[in-house]
Amino acid sequence: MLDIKQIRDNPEQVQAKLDLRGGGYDLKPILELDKQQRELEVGRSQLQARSNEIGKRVGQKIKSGAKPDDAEVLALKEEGNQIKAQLSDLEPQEKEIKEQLQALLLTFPNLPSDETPVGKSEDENVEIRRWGDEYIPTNPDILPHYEIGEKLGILNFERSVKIAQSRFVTLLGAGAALERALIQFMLDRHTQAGFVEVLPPILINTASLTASGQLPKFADESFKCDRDDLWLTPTAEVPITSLYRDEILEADSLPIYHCAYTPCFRREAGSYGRDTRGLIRLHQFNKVEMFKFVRPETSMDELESLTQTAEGILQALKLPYRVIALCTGDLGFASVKTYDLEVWLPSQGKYREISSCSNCTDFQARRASLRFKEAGKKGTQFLHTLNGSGLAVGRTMAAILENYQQPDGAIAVPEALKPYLGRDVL
RNA sequence: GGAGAGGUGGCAGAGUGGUCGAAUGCGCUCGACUUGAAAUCGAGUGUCCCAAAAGGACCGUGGGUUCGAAUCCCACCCUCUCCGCCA
Repeated sequence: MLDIKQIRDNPEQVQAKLDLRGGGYDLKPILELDKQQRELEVGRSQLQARSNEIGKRVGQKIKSGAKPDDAEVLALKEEGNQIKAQLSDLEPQEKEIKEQLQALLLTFPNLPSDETPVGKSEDENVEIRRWGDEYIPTNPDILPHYEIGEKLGILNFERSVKIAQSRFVTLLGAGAALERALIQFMLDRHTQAGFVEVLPPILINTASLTASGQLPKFADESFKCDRDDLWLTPTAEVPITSLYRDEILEADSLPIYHCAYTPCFRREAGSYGRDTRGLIRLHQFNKVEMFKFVRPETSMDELESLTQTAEGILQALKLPYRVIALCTGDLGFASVKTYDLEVWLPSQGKYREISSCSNCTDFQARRASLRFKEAGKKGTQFLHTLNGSGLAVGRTMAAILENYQQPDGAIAVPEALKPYLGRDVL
């Protein structure tokens, strides 16, 4: 959530940043509601002050022996009743305005950082660096991962339709083992890098989805359990953001690093024709996520190191990739700056997203009321949150099935995974 | 799913109509004493809105009664315990 004070004090500046995203965000209704709300508040709190005063006076009179039907007491009561009548008119108005303002604020995205390249769409994202060109396979006959996977009997899409529907996969034998090995490998790397593993609930409530920014705008993207206030998590980012929701943390406890393996569930509404085959776009997939709660002044540096940690996984697996900076038009709702990692997929002849690392600054912290307190100092501050995939497991598997494909159709096991799988070849 | 208990500040826990944003204890901060520490004693110590003062809001949430509600009434949510079912 944006800071209403910032909007109030620098409306043009904030509007200019929003315009960089596109999407036609207009601050005027917010400014108008804010103005109304503050005017109503002034009137209301003055009345309330007088009402409190009267309450006190009546109490004093009665304590000091006045009868409840004493003329003076009756007059005060009468005034109290009048104020109450006025308040019962003002209060609902103010409440209504406040709710409208809040609801509107929740639909506004975070402001892009000055470091984020300006652009309208993903076409204007900027490549920052590439790694692992030497590992790009030269064999021209590489089968798509879903074909080789089905041939080896380790992936099955057709039968998954029977169990669920399209965009689901069942892993069998070495496929299941590889997925599990990847998860274990990634978590081991992250915990060694200082991330504390969490295994959170994956059914999560509306408040949690609102806190991280998925709601109210992107309800269509998540699966909902209709009878309960529970949704299937679209990413571990959501439960982890709410891990410390409504808490005031000690400054000493920061930074807090967490990593988590969870299945992720996405409805993929509006992507009907895209990536219909294979592991790239499924309703259910596994992901290992990294998450940081940090002091505000460190968050940009933390984003760099978060990205490097994610890159470390790809490097350890010797998978060729590139890092791109998302432009303002392609930036996620909660983020001010995002690096995507894209892995090389030989069958498609292009790089595909496998991780997304974002600095959400105080945007989620505001929604989730995540604050910290400096020992000895007065007041509290919102902390900053960052999240990054480390990595999307299914897409990693796809990349391995293609980049490690041998001319005879076998899949070599990446050196780093051999201890986890106990075999050299799939 | 059935029955019961309960939701108050960082924690424990009092408060059942007025001067209560809230006793007390613990914790924490500062100070005194001490060579230092412990113990002891003294002072302080919630969050939010408002530029700030003044003022206002907050005792699970939302309504109601009243001049006045943490306290009374209604509805809802959540947590805990027991029983049932279950991995």
